[in-house]
Amino acid sequence: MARTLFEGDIPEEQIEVCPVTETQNVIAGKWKIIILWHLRQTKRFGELQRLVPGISKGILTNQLRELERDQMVRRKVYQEVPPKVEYSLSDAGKSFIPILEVMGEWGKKYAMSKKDV
Amino acid sequence: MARTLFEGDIPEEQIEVCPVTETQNVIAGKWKIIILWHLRQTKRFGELQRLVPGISKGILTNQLRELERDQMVRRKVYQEVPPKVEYSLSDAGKSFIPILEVMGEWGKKYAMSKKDV
DNA sequence: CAGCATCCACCGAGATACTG
DNA sequence: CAGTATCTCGGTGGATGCTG
Repeated sequence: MARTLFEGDIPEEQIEVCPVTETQNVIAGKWKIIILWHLRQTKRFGELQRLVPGISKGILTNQLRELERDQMVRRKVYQEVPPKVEYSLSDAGKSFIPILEVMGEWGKKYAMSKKDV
Repeated sequence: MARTLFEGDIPEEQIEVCPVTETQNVIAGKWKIIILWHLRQTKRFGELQRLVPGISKGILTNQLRELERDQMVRRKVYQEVPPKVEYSLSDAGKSFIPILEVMGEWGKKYAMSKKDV
């Protein structure tokens, strides 16, 4: 695949994925956005599962692992019994919050405009 | 800033989807973002297929239909032989461009920051 | 409590062939 | 030229059961 670029405005060398597409990829999972949103404040695994309605442990783990792999989320394990794990946003994750907000704003207007059509 | 849902403060009634998630849904298809990007200027079907490398006619049609259904894209058919169809952004589609740009900016920084890890 | 392993179901991308 | 109609295939999400 390659050449997922656009116009002529990107240096030949690093043609891999367009930055916009890459951004999209990072948040592409079904639950990632809502997870990131909740993680504006640090949360434990169980808290997250309660906050995200309808998600199973397996999937939550999965999505968190992917976010972790993409360095959006930090995972902190406390060596205790019973186990305790805290999730929080990394710097990259924090820097993404404004985008969530912009998307939210747009989504509201979008929903409104669709009503009166 | 406007509290985009979640927390516990959502009026029971209108619990549907968080606006951010809805935004995500609109652009969730594999090719939608790059298509929207190209449609900043009106394009014909064939042009789009050439601009988006590796997409098949069927998928392109599919993605365009979904964008059309979501009122992001307008489709204009010229009754001619041979057929001619033009695609362009709707108002909602145009209003989305800034988000693409923000996502692009973030994506660039993100890609950079991942390099030196 | 916070996972992991496994298996299943589904949807959407991809390919191909045909058409107005 | 710009589609439509099918079919296949793979990746994700989802449910369940076991574990340190």
